[in-house]
This record gives sequence, C-alpha cells and structure tokens, in this order.
Amino acid sequence: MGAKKENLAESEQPTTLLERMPLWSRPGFLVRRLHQIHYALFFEECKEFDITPVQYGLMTTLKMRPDQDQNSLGQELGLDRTNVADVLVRLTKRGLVERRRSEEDKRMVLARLTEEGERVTETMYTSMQRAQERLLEPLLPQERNAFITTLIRLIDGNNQHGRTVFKPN
Amino acid sequence: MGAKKENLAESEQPTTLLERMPLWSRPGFLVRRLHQIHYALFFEECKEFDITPVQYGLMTTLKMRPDQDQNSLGQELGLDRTNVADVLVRLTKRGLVERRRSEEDKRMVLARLTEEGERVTETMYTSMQRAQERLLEPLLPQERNAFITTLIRLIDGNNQHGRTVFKPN
DNA sequence: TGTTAATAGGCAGTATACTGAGTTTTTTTT
DNA sequence: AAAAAAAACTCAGTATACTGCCTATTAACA
Repeated sequence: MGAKKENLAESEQPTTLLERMPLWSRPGFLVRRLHQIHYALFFEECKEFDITPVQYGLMTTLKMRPDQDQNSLGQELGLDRTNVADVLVRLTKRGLVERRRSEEDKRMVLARLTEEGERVTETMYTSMQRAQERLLEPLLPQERNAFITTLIRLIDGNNQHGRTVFKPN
Repeated sequence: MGAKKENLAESEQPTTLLERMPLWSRPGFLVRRLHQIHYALFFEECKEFDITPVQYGLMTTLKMRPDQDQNSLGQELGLDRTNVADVLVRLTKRGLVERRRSEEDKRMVLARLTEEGERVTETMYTSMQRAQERLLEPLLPQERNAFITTLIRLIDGNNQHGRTVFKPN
C-alpha cells in the first residue's frame, strides 16, 4: 500500500470512473479504516480494563463535568442520545456510573462517575494515551499536530451533519 | 471549535493530565467523529439508494473482482470475515449479490454482483463521490491529496492491528 | 389560563464490527 | 493412509450508532 500494486496488463487498464477511483482513494473509506485501527490499538493497550473508547470518552466527560443530562453528553461527545443512554446503562451496571432524575427538570436524567468510576478513569489514562500515540507513530513528530489540526478543521467544517451535532462547550 | 472556549476561572485551571488532554486533542476520538460525519454525508447524498458506505465498498470490490471468497473480500476491505458475511446476506436478500459454494474448494463461498447490483453500483457512483468531496471541502484543494496520503501512511503503518489485516492486493 | 411547542428520554428495530466457539473441507505431517 | 493442522465459514453474543415512534415534562403563546 502506498505500494498498491499496479500490475494490470495494457489491455485491462481501468476505463470507467469507478475503476479509476478505487477504495483506497476515497477519504471516507480511509477514515473508516483508521477508526477501526484506533479501536484495535485501544483494545490492545486497555484490554485489562474492558472499557471501550466510547465508554472512556464518556467517562472523561463525566469526570470533567459531572451531573450532565444525556443530551448534553451526546453533544459534547458527538454521540446520538440513544447511544449515550445505551453506554450509560452498561457503565451503570458495572458500577462505574450513577444516574438519577433531576429535581429541577424531571425530564432529565443526570449522570456522574462513582468513586470506582473515578478511580478507573484515572488509572486507565496512561494506556489510553499510549493508544493515541501509537496511532500517530507513523508520522514525523512535527506532522502529528498538523494532522490533529486538519481533523478538527474537517469536523468543524462539516459539523452540521447527522443527528449528533457535537457542540464541545 | 478550533474555538473551543476556555472559560475557566483562574481557580479552576486544569491540573491533572486528564484535564490537560481532553477529547478533542485525542486523534482516536477525532477520527471516530470524522468517520461518523462521513456516514452522515454519505446517507444524505445516497439516501435514495438505501445502501450504506460499507455495502457500497463491498459492491465496488465485487464489481472489480467478481467471485471472490469472503476472506479475501474482508482483507481487501479491511473488514472482519463475519461482518463480510453479514453484509453479503443483506445484499443477497435485496437481490444485489449472488452467493454460491465454490466447486474447487467447497469451504469457500463466492460472491458476485447481480445485474441489478451492477446497475446500482454504477448509478450510485456520482452520489458516493459527492459525499467524498463534501468531506474534504473544508480543506484547500491542494491540502486534500496530502490528507489522503497521510491517512494512507497511518493505515499502512498500523496495518498489523486487529482481526482485519487489510491487504489491498 | 389553556393549548401548543419543544425538550428529554424510552423503546423497538437495523446495520456495522467485533470475539469466541464450533463445523466442514482441505492441506500438511507423520 | 491416518492423524493433525489449517483454512473458510457459521452461529451466538456484545457494543456502537443510528432512525422512527412513543410518553412525560416543561416552556411558549394566544
């Protein structure tokens, strides 16, 4: 790759648009694949905790701002609200998160980390961070921040799409 | 964003590592989010066809190389073999793909597009392509290829991870 | 104030993406 | 040739990530 072989005989050169634009030149396809790779790296580094990247993202958010409702959590994480609820249920079952109805607005369910949840979030940090570093390892150090900046520009520029809107603050 | 607000009072400046390394500076988190955005863009452009990005990727591969077994398809697409089987079942139910046991090796199941599948793959191409273009629209034209190249380098450099190995040829 | 809007969440259903265990067929080894 | 190993696939189970439809509560406005 990068070294994708071009071993077609002259008679079978690509002719249609579709054949000239194969998978590995589609950014959407490549982003999906890189996303999968990050999951694999994350699991490799964090398998002892049995916590997924999305679960850890949620726990990070709860650590910084406890007692948020599910909608706000979804917006901070760029997650659908139903998905947030699913993840919270799993974390609650494992005793890492507590949920309760809000007093002020009885529609809302507020979530926060338990003590155990706090502890796990801190203990896991190093492993999570190692997965992040390994993901960018193929780049030169000075390229890594540029890549992150580009990702943020792309996310920012396309933010309006989908049910999850991603309002970071 | 980009314009993430920094509205903390002096007394509550971030102190722990975790607070200094929030979600939007984690490449894994950003890649997940960009992946979601691509899905949303893809659905917006292609909703009339009711075909997902992964399904279209599979159809593209089958169009270029018919009668592949599920393992090879998985490697070309960077998909798990069980996932390939799932997607093929759905496409088969809709009459876009045909599957049959191989004569030479009775363990293998070979898949190919039906005529309808061929037709849909070609018709959808323009819409799929528009989603790809919209994803990169926030970048300057000269930055777009650089971004794709960087993605390929990252995928290539981390290729060994996970159950799906992604051998493009 | 009473009706309507909007908001927050729940529930059912579907697609993706994996793990782990098992079956059948082929290949390799002894 | 028989036994062991490998390959291709299936099945069951789980987590993510959505859509669509529903209920309860709150806010808006007529």
